Amino acid sequence: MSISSRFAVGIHILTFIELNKGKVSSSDYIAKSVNTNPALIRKMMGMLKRAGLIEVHPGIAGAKLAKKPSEITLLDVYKAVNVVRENQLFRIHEHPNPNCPVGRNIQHSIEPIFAAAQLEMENFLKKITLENIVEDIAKKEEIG
Amino acid sequence: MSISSRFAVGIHILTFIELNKGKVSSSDYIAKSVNTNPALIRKMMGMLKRAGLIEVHPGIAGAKLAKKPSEITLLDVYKAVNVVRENQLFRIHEHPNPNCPVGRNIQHSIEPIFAAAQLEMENFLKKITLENIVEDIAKKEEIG
DNA sequence: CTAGCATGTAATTATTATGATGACAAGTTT
DNA sequence: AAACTTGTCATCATAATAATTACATGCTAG
Repeated sequence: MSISSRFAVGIHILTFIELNKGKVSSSDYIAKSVNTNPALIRKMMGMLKRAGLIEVHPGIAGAKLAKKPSEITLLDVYKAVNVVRENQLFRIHEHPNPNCPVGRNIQHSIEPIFAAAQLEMENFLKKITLENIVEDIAKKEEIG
Repeated sequence: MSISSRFAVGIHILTFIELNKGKVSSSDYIAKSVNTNPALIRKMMGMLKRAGLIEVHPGIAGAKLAKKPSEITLLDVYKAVNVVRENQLFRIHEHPNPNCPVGRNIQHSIEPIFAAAQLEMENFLKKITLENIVEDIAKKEEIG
């Protein structure tokens, strides 16, 4: 139906860390900004950490980016938080009837199309970096 | 997570109807090809009908395409079966903290990006027609 | 060295979408 | 009238999401 808000939250977390570089970005502070539970943020920080996007350490408050914002694409975040299975944005019905010409071929006909459509979307996400988001928000704050 | 297989099933249904033009495509026959329940097929035929893609009539067995296969795009099917809400492929977390610079801006910063990414994918689907699928399967059947 | 915060992670829960299914009203054909 | 069909409703098991509680483990300041 819809791709989990983990993706949006992941972007939020990274943006928060970057825009609060001087201060300590603990799961508690981030949770307040996102307006959700600290445990959820910690779980997500774990994913971002495993993907090599941030540095966090048990017992030590706060997190920092492991790369420059310009080197973190939205695709990186998207993959880190695991919102869409590899090549599985579109689900295909299983076990169509092999005795039917349509049933025995439809999967193989559709699969490459679905994969290509997914790739179009993911390639777009690859072009946007965390820096773009951070700058956009900085600009909005100046004006506002 | 993943886009409902209704999309793939919708394509299956239309392909089945086209490749069985001479015969009667009742919900029972189609259900056997898809390997699912006839009631589900009828429900989906209702969606395809409302989208103007097929013609079905109560009491009369079978369905036929309302347009030429070359005039039915995968985007038409995708929209007909309602797998993704308009502009909502990506969900955004609600109620981020308005007292935080990130919280009060993140939604507006992310929305257009998500919309654009979704559009990339949908524009790709618009380029593929039912005719492409039908021909691909016909070709596979010749070889096989 | 210990009290007090952190992170890491497991378990639970309410909510929601999916997909399968059964039942049946209403329409059509023979 | 009998035997089909489509259209639609209600139900159900399953799976993912997002929120939450709880607690083990790690660090650090006093």
